[in-house]
Amino acid sequence: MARWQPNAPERLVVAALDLFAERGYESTTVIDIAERAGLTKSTFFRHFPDKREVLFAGGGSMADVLAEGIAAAPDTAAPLEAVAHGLDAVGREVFVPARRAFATKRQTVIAANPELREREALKGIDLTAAMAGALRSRGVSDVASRVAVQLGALVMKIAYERWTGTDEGEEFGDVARQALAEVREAGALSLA
Amino acid sequence: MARWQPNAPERLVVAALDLFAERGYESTTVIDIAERAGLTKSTFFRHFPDKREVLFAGGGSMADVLAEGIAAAPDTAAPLEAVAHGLDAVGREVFVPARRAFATKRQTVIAANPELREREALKGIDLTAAMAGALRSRGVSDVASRVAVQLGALVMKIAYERWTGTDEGEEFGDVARQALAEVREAGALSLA
DNA sequence: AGAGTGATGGGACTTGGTCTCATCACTGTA
DNA sequence: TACAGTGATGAGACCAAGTCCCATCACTCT
Repeated sequence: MARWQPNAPERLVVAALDLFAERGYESTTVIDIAERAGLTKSTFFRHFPDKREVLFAGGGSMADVLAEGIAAAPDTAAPLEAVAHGLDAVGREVFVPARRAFATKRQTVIAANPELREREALKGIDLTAAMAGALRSRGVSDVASRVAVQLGALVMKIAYERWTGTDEGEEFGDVARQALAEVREAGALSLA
Repeated sequence: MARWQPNAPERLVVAALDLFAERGYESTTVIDIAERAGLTKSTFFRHFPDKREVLFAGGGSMADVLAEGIAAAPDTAAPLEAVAHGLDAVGREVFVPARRAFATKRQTVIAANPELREREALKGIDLTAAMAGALRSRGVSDVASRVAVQLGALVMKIAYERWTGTDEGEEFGDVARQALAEVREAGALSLA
C-alpha cells in the first residue's frame, strides 16, 4: 500500500481532460480539477507549472524520441528520409494504439480553446527546433535542415489529424508514411 | 486639441516595449506600462485583450495583406510563386524600412520570454492558415497548399530574422527573394 | 445652457500562480 | 517499541492578470 493514492499526475490529467470536455477549459478552475482528482490546488501546481501544461506534460519525451530516431537513421538517408525515420520511432513509442482514444479527446479539447492552441503551437515550434538540431548533427546545412523539418512537421501534423480522426485502428507509422508520400509529391510540384 | 492625449494604443505599445527591454516581461506589470503611458490599467485592457497582445496588435492586418497578395498573383503562378507574391506585398506594406528598428527591438524582447514566444507561435499558425486558405481559393489542393505555405512560412521567418538582424538598410522584399531561392534549392535536394 | 457622447479612471471581484509552513503516513534504525 | 527522517500533501497568505460596473470628465451638438 502506498502512503497516498498513486499516480497523482495521471489522475490530474484525466480529471482535467474530462472537465475540459464537459464544461470547457475556461469554465474549469484548477481547484475543480484538483478536487475531482481528490487533491488540492497546491498539489496541482506541484506537478504542473501551469493550467495548460496538464495536457502537454510528457511532450518533452516525444522530442527526444524524434531526435533519437533521426540520429539513428542510416548515414545514407536524405534529410527528409531521416525525419521519416524519426516519425517511425514516434509511431512505435509514443503514438501507440492504446493512446489513440485519449489523443483524440485531447485534440478536440485543444482545438476548442485559444490558450491551449497557443501552448500547442509553442510545443510544435520547440519540436521542429529539436528536429532541426538532430539533422544538423548529421551534417545537414542549416537551411536544408529547416526545410526538411518544416515538411516533416507537416507530415506529422497531417498524420496526427488522420490518426486521431478515424475510427480505424490504423497504425500511426502507416498513416505517416502515406502522408509523407503525399507531401513529397505536392512538394515536387510546388518547387517546379 | 484632442480631449485626451492622442494615440493611446501606440503610447502603450511603446511604453510596454521599452519596459520589457529594460526590466524584462515578467518584471513588468500592466500597471507599470499604463503609468508610463500616462494611463491606467483599465484603459490598457480596453485597448488590448491581454498583456502579451500589446506586442502583437496589428498582426491581423498582415494576414490580410498576405492573403490579398496571394490572391492577386497571376493565375499562371505556381503555389510557391503565389506565396512569394504575398511576401512582396508584405515587404511593401508592412515590413517597411521605417519599422525595422522597432521590429528588431520587439523581436529581441519576444525571443527572451516564453509567454511571448508562445503568442508568436500562435500568430504564426494563424498566418499559415490564412495563407493556405488564400491558396485553396486559387484552386490549389489541400495538401499542396499546406506544403507551399509551410515553405513560404519558412522563407518569411528566415527573411525576417535576417531583416531584423542586420544593420544594413536592405529591403525586406529583396531579403525574402534571396531566402526563397535558398529554400527552393534546399527543398529540391531534400525531396530527391 | 444643457443634454449627449466617448474615452478614461476607480475599485471590487475572480482566478492563475507563487511561496511558506504545517501535517501526515510511512521508513529505517536503535 | 520508540523516534527521527523523508517525501508528498494540505492550508492559507499573497501578488498580478483579467473582468465588470459605474463614475467622471472633456468636448460636441442643438
